[in-house]
Amino acid sequence: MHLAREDAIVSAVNRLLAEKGFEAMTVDEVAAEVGIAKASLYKHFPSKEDLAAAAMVRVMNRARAFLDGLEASSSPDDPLARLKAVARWTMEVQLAGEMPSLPSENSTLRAALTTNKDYVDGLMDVSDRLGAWITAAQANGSLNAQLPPIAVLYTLYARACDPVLGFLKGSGLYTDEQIIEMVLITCFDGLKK
Amino acid sequence: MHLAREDAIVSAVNRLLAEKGFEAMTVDEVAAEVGIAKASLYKHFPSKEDLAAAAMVRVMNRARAFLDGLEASSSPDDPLARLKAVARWTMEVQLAGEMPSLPSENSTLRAALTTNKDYVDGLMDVSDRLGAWITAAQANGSLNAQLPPIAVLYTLYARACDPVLGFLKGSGLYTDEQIIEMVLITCFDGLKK
DNA sequence: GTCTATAAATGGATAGAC
DNA sequence: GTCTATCCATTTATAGAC
Repeated sequence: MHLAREDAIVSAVNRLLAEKGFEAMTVDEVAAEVGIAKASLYKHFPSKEDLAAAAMVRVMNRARAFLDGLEASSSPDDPLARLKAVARWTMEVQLAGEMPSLPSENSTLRAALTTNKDYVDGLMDVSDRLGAWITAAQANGSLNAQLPPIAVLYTLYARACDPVLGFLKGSGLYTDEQIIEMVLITCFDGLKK
Repeated sequence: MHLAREDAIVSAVNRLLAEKGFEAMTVDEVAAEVGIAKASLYKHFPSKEDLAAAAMVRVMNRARAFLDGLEASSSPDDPLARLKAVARWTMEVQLAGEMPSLPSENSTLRAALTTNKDYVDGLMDVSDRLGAWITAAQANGSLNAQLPPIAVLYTLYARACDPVLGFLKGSGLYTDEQIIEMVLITCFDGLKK
């Protein structure tokens, strides 16, 4: 079926983007992982950039769905808890090998993403919702109010692709859960005592 | 002169590694930036990996020289201040466009670096010295002693290439000094109030 | 829509003259 | 050691049969 096939393609792209990034990922690899011919890929997506953009949009939509669930299941009176839950979720996704590494500033993927309405709209939506929680958490005194909200927002985005998770995983000393706990502590409580 | 020329090559490689990473950097670009023919590059360095490794070694040596200066000019009684100074320095280097972005797990550069004695020795030296400061800071109660020292070490390494600096710089809202102050606060004091 | 085969371009590396 | 010219593998993308 058409949609199932496209979903398999996007899943493979998502995994490869997480593993090696856009530049190092080749369309041949994608085709091999999906188990179809490369020419068939191009019947579904017109370019490598569109292929990658589809994967980025899907991750963004997963994030939005997660925010939906949080809004439904958690109290608006504790915005800090929500922000922590989001940070935890992004780390779980990264440790599962499903968080695409972000493209460098001048990547062709960057240009494709900035003109992709689905992606830009999704990013705006996530930023708006997180931004509201950030200002709420600053207002109720649970989050450092001296930091500009945009600095907090960018910090959370950066933690989603923090290489420290991979470093610690590579050490083989800790479980995924222990790694997440440590990084959450450094993120929200800092390194200081 | 030979050494001056090689230094110019390594500087160009360093800048390009910081700007776009190892995979996206091409040897043609390096040659163009230095202003010599590509074949001439290969008289100095046998491969693209060796070219990049030379730049990584130079950055590592800059870091070691900075640690030397810190040991000479600061008090061993305040190891936390030393760690903060190191973090600040790495951020300054990054904002200056001189911090190479780290190669992905399975990059050919990774393999080249692990067999490069100069690089491995330099990394060991830096890790040992930072490790001593970390345990000292935990012992004197200024650093969270619940975090394993290796987690703190990796966190400091990760902050050296933290994309949040580029995000905030791209916003155009803050000076480099303000950006560094904010990221230092989030790193050592955390996001919480 | 899937395939095989191939085009077109790029990029790492080398030959050989000077 | 520098250059021009070239090799050769890889990679993005397409043609055209089924």
